[in-house]
Amino acid sequence: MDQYSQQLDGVFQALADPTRRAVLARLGQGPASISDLAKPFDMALPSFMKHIHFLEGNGLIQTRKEGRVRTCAIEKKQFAAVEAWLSTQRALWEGRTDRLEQFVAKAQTIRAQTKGGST
Amino acid sequence: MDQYSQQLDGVFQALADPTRRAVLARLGQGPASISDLAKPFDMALPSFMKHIHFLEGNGLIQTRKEGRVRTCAIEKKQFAAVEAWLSTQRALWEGRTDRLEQFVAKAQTIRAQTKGGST
DNA sequence: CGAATACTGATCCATAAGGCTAACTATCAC
DNA sequence: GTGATAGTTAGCCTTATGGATCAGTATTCG
Repeated sequence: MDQYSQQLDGVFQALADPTRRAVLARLGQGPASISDLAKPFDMALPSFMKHIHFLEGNGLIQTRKEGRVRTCAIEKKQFAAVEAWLSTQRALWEGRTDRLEQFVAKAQTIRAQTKGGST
Repeated sequence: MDQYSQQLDGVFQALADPTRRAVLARLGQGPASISDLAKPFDMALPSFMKHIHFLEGNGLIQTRKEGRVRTCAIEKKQFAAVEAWLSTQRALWEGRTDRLEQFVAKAQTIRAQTKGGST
């Protein structure tokens, strides 16, 4: 499953923006509406919405609309992907390269080449 | 220190590319030369070098040149920044919002607005 | 010295990212 | 039903990214 790599692409890129990290930090304390979330940022709403979409598209948050208000909540599962990657990395340089972890490392190398490839 | 946020920007972005993650995975198993690292990738060397520069520029790897060979090695310190961010995030949604952690969360929100601001 | 090796530098190019404005749709509150 | 509120859609613009090529420099080998 090559999706794992693309999933990481998305998650890491989502985290590579301060606005998005701030949103996650805020949502970590509980759900909030779009305009509520947007308030602290000096940014037009549509611009801000792009960040929300990006976060949702990459599974970092969930949203649902009730009436005219869309409420956002953090989605913790994707964070696990980051931790998993970190663990694998740690395992590598800590010499704990048991069969499984070595396989993952190799798979990552191979996948990276394959990426621009087909379909 | 607003640098923390920019540091995270860089680190996360470095990790948001499969080529770069694969390089890190490989370097996790020990140092290697540029052309050695580049071999698995179907990519021109100068293109590959950009990834190396990016990784080095963001502190994920270190390099030194001996003769005509540049050797790359992983630089573990930056990974700690990722783990720190993850912990803070975890702390937030786990309700363990002691004063320090809440401060960090708030600071992140504020910093995000400030970012495009001055200079 | 001359040739091969191992990068490096300088462009160039197409696409994606992140921001904006303007206009539009759907609630909700009178 | 009018008006405010809360999002949304649809462009447009500028810069950053990830790739390529082509030529250049510095070592090392014979």
